[in-house]
Amino acid sequence: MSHTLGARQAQKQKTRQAFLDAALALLEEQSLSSLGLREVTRAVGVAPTAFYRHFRSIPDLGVALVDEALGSLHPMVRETVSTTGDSEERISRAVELIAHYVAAHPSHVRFIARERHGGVQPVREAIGGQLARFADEVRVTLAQDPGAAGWSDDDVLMLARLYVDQMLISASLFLEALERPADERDRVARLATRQLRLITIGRDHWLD
Amino acid sequence: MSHTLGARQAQKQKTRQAFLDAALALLEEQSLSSLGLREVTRAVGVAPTAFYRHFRSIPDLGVALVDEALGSLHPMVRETVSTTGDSEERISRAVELIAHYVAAHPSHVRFIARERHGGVQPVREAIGGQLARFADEVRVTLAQDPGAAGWSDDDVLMLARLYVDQMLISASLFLEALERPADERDRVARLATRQLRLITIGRDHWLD
DNA sequence: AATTCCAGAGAACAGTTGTTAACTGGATGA
DNA sequence: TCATCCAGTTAACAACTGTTCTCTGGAATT
Repeated sequence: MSHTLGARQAQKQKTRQAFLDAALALLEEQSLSSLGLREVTRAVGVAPTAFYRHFRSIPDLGVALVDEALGSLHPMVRETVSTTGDSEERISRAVELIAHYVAAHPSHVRFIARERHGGVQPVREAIGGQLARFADEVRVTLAQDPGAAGWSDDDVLMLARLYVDQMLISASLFLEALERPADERDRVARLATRQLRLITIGRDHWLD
Repeated sequence: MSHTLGARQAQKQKTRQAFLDAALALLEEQSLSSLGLREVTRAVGVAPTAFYRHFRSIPDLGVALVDEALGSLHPMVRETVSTTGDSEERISRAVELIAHYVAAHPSHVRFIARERHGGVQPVREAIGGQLARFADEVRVTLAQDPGAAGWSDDDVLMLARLYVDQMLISASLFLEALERPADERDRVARLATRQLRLITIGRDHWLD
């Protein structure tokens, strides 16, 4: 088992994290395809060549950022969508999860929204892969719900994708509302709630 | 009235269009915030300084591209969403509109998807403004529909935004499917159709 | 026919970029 | 204790960037 790392490895991970943090901060106001290697090392306070000790390239760093941003979110999503509670309760759980995550990690959310369709292929693919995982996790959870009786597998996945996409749209709206008066955030929360509610109503009558 | 332009103005507009075309082609594989002025002029085949005769800056060119990509789409959307035909008919009209537009102007669609959350503020704002216009146009059309009786204005706008966002998601999926076997495009079309159908079912039972 | 206008060219500027190679010095393991 | 390792440094490279000022030659105006 991996016990406590030597002082050597510990320092390396610390520097690596500094790279990720600095890059994320710089990406608040530009996109990954314009982020320079020297720009990042300058922000960290190390020599340009130190970069290569941690990442092969800027796209490589971007992929690491995708994991940092979305990797820890899977258990939270599974728990939030789980079948405990009625649908209205699950909707408000979901909206609150998004609101809190955006408030706690705004620059990660911005990064994902920006690079999902951004100019760097490996990063687009990493994000696409993570979102597909989310959709599949939601699909599995939905399939366990008694309301999914009589649904085709394909339709359950269709619904799961709809939910996931809706989450992302709401996250992006919360992000825009972050640097604005608090009542703006409430409006976004109410909008997101009603949209999820409408989708859920459509789900309830899908088999009519 | 603006009659036929002199040979002078005509040539200028031609060069301007060459800038827009070249930029759009370059933006297939990078994002606007990394697009260089010299890169564009090199692709057009003119001196770097010629750029300033047409645009103040690269973001300025980006805003022009937003208008080119979305400006002509408003009448089409209005016609497609209009209240003629039953809802199933309107859904297939909408899906076909998107499929055709993506097939006819793939790089414009890619540009919008990429820069909607991209690193260049004026361009983000221009896209946001156009999307808000679409949502409002859909809202007005929906409000005319008898099915909207008893709906609050806010809820109609909520639904309109849901439709517009859904259009964009579908457009992005069509784009990914473009360079793939034809049956992939059919799958996207069927997915988009079913998602719109589910939303419409939710709409029909909203007031229950 | 003479004058004004202006899209585009040309040259030069100080800064920036990614990548290479060879190095230093403290932690690591024998 | 001594040899090895390796995160980070230093120096140098050719190539590129946006922006300035000055100039040119054909179209537009008088």
